[in-house]
Amino acid sequence: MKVTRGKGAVKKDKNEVVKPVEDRAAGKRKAVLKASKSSNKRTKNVKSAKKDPNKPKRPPSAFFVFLEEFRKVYKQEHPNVKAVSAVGKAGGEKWKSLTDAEKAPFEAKAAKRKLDYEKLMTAYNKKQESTEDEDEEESEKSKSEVHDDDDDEELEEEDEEEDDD
DNA sequence: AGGCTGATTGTTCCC
DNA sequence: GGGAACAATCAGCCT
Repeated sequence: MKVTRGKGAVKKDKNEVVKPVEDRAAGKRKAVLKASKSSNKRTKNVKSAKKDPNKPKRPPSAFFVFLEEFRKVYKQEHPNVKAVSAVGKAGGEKWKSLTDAEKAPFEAKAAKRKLDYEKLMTAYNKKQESTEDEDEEESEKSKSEVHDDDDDEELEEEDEEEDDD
């Protein structure tokens, strides 16, 4: 079955626009539609389309970092609201309401996550070369790629408190 | 019983 | 350079 099942949740039935947000229409895609499963456009080879065991997930953008915190607050003030879309809309509006200075701490954190993500991607891309040579053999499982965790991975909390200029 | 959907924006990746 | 996809969330609805 396709991921694009006939879910009834989708309101594509009619032009039932909940709220005509002009901004949203600008870059609005037809939902996220997880076509990556079937139509792997990002994947050059169908062969590579297979699952990526160590494919690093993308770090949360500044908006997401803000959203995580926003969700907590939103739920406290709106415990009845369980719709994720509600928080998304509310968060989106609030996000735009924030100024660069307010978004700064969120962007800073997002930047940190990105740096870490780049490292993961480097290792990931590197692995891709290895796997590329190999057909589809998941030899990595045979190999003990279990890197010791003794490294200092707790480098978080490097919060540079933005002092007033 | 499990899996995908929605909605937000940003960021990232592949071609 | 651009376009398309995906990142969290969580209850709800469908297969």
